Amino acid sequence: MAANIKSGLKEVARSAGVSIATVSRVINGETVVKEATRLAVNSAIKKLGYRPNRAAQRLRSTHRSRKLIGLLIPDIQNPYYIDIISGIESYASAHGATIIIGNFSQDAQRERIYIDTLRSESVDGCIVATTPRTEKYVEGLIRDGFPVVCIDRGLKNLKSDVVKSDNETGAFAATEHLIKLGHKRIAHIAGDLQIPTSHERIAGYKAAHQQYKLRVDEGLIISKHSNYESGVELALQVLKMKKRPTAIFTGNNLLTLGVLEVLHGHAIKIPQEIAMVGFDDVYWANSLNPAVTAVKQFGYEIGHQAIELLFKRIEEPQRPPVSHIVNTQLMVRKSCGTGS
Amino acid sequence: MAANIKSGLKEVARSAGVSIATVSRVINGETVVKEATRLAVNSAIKKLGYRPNRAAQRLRSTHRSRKLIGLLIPDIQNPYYIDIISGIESYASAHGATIIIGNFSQDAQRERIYIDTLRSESVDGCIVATTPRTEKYVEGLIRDGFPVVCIDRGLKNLKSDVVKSDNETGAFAATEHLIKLGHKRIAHIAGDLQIPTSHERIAGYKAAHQQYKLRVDEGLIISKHSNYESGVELALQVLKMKKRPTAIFTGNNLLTLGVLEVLHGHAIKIPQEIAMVGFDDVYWANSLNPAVTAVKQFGYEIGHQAIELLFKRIEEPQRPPVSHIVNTQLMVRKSCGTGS
DNA sequence: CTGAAAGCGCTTACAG
DNA sequence: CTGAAAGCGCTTACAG
Repeated sequence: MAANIKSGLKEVARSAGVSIATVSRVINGETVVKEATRLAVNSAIKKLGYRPNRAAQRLRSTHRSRKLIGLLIPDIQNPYYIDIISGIESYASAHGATIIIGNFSQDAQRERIYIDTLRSESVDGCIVATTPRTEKYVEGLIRDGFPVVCIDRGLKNLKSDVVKSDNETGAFAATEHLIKLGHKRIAHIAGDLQIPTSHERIAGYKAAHQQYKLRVDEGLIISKHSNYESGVELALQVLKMKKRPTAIFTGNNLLTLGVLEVLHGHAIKIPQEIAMVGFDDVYWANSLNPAVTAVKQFGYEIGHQAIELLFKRIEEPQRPPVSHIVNTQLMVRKSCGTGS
Repeated sequence: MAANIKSGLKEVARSAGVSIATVSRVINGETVVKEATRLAVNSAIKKLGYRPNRAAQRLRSTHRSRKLIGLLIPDIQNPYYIDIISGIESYASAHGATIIIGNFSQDAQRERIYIDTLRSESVDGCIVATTPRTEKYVEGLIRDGFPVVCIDRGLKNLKSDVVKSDNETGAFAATEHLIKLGHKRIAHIAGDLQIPTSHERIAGYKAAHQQYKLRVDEGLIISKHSNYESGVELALQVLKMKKRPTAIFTGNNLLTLGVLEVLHGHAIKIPQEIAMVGFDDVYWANSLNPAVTAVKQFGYEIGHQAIELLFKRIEEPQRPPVSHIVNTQLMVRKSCGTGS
């Protein structure tokens, strides 16, 4: 228990009266080792407070373990990604794995640099929410034998494991909810059009219109970036529309928050003057006033499934890639009113 | 630019017509190398797309570099810590450093395990927001020569660099604001009393009362944990008080959000029926309704300063420890009304 | 079932 | 200014 002065394999071996090879075998749980030997080694390990040097392990071992996992995250300020990270992290920590976090803040160059870093660190695998612009770097990672699981979207030229929400269905449900409440002019403040999920959500929005025989007014679909500032800017744009929409469907968390700032700032009553549904839920949705109706993505679950798939791939690199499409759930609260 | 099949020092050396020692020197920016040699090596590096193996570097080098930084964070779901992580991460990424994240979710055992992991990974240094219960493990880290910077609070038995907010002054300002608005019964929903910052904030709350000759009613200071659920639970408790307070001062982010859920749920008008100030600000404070008045901690700045101090300590391990006390700022918005 | 030895990809005295 | 060689702390065939 007491922290000890640097003790390595050598010290443990000496203390247990075996060779370092045997100690190594015990550490790696090889079953060949005789029970009595194993016990002796383990007690020496405990006695000396020995901790393997992971850099040395990583350098020497021939096959990947599950010790170091790299994360490539577009925006750590987005609560959705925090949920994902939480899901990954709790599973990782329960399995003794460590996480390297690469938050590239939607910056392609930083993303590239992080991919290089993950290589340099010899991570055992990565979980990435990549953007189309850096796709080929992620593909390179896979070609070079790194286990990779994609979040939010797959790759273009390569099959890979992917875990994502059913964006179209989620957006459909949100839009349908508004339509059933009688709304006919529903603005959609979409996320960055460079991001594929934005298009899937737009598709859901349109599909709902078609289903209910409502014409889609393309002028009602506006977008810029996927951040808070764009939410503010685009909400202002909605308010200036000649024929003001009676409802807004926002494409993500940050946009929702930005829109709320504008609506509250203009003292616009929600839902009486404008109803709202947002994509992405937050644990404090009830702290908003009114509590906002939202399409919940199960970020924690997505993260959890992603790392589970990653571990499986590390064990079995040739396993055929799978796609997990996680359902969303419409959380009906107060921002749309309570009935048609 | 194209990703290449594993190229190591050896390949670069061969391509540049020098020894691997020279290549290593170029990589490490040693100034002894002749200009012409350096150029040749660098072009070989670029040509082969060489990336140093960090595990090998870490294993071999005698002094700490700034490549791998460990983070010990109590709760990644708390926006304050996200800000801190952002500040650390952006600085790290700009300096080619990688970050290992250890989110222990307020769990002492997980914190201890993470500390061990950071040792195992041979991190170059750590930034830790530790709890009193695991203090001795962090102290062990320092004794064993790991550069450590503390956030939020220092250590008991050991001097170390520390970066933290001026909690007492911040809490004083929040309370004073309410008092000046005429409030005499101000409840304080404090964070977990095991956490020292909670006490500092309580002290500020009390100091403001004394300054303005108001008796402190200890029954008005309630606490449990520092999370959302406690915010909910304690707000309910406030509502049940025989003589209901006219204002609430919450001890952190999560508590604020929990309290808001309750107040909105009970349709209690803020600030007319109950005024509110929270410790900790969020970038979406204006998305709340009413926009909440809050004591802003400069989390991003704190993170930034912490990693800067850490890098300095790595360079100069014997430098005497310093404390950076970062000012807070009262962000006056709408949750207290607009004047006495 | 266990040990001696080679070697992972680097860095660093030590010579020259 | 540069190279040959030792070695960081491990893992892994290869013998036995």
